[in-house]
Amino acid sequence: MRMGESVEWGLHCCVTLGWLADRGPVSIRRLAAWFDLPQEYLKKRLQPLARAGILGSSPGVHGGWSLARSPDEITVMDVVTALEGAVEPFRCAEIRRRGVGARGAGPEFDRPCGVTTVMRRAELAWRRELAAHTIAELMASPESAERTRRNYERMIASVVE
Amino acid sequence: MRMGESVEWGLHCCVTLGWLADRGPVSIRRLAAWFDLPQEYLKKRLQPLARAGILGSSPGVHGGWSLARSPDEITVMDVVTALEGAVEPFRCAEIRRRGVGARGAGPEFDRPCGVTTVMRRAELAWRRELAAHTIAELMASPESAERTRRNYERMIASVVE
DNA sequence: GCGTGACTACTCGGATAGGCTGTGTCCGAGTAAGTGGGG
DNA sequence: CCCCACTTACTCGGACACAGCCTATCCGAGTAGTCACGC
Repeated sequence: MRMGESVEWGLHCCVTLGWLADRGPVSIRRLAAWFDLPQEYLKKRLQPLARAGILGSSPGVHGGWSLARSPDEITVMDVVTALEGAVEPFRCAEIRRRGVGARGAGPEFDRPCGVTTVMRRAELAWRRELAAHTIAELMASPESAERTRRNYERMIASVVE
Repeated sequence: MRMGESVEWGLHCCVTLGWLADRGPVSIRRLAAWFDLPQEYLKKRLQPLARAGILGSSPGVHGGWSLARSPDEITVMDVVTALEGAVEPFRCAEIRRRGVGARGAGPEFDRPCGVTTVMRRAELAWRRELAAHTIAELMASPESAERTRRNYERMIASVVE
């Protein structure tokens, strides 16, 4: 059980775009070079973030990607949900209702089974933790922000890449 | 992101085997019929539980599966870990160290990045919740236990199946 | 009565196959800014 | 001087290929009870 690698991509892209917000939109080409990621696939994975209203993209010659709302209004949960869909680590197939064991079922089948309940609670704890942290918090490293801006200038300056 | 279906199987099997503990071991054939599951595959998925010391299996004509320790000493986390391996929903690929963005990296790369930290905390909350509940708790439904024992008797009595 | 061997009903572990999902690539279409030529 | 067409650098969305994991099945080997046979 593991979530896709693109969740890490999405979060780091959000943080970086937050740091570079005043530089205008960042093209997918530069973003891919920034993290050394496959450009075409990264583009594909950012699109759901745009649909979710987290990132915005503008076409045209000076177009690119940027945050669509304030970093403190984007939770980590938002990004995960946008990228992984309606996350449900444990999906109950209700096997208790099947086979011989289900015969003579009482009203207990109207309530969710204990297994499901425990899994749901764990899932909720996980979700709550993710919803408690925002992109703004992840941006809170002055050195990293500074270095990012410096590197970005250098990247733009160099004709190659 | 989703965990395998066999986690549900494993947990329900543990609970049922707990209820039927005084009936001796239950053969994989009966267990599969109980939940209407594919017998061969269920067998394969129970084996890791045996290796983890959660279930025990005895060969021979009256052999079968049973709990290897007391139900209140088996946490839901134990079962999940045994079936899914060392669970790590979020695996950090350290993309921040790659590409142009990593140039001029300071000592901040010695510490795990913010993204990883948040994901780890969420993961921990999830794990803690799973570790807080045992098979014994899941067994705590007298009606279900009673119905299970009745159905099991009937199942043994009927020659077919 | 008792030992021995065959039979039966189980488990264990490896080999193999199909399907789904995440990863990755490619291509045509659309859009906005810059550029250059003609009125 | 201004308008329009062209080029350029982007994004959008769909189609497609590949790999890894989960699900599922099959088979040979091992083990423990049971049973019958012969001494």
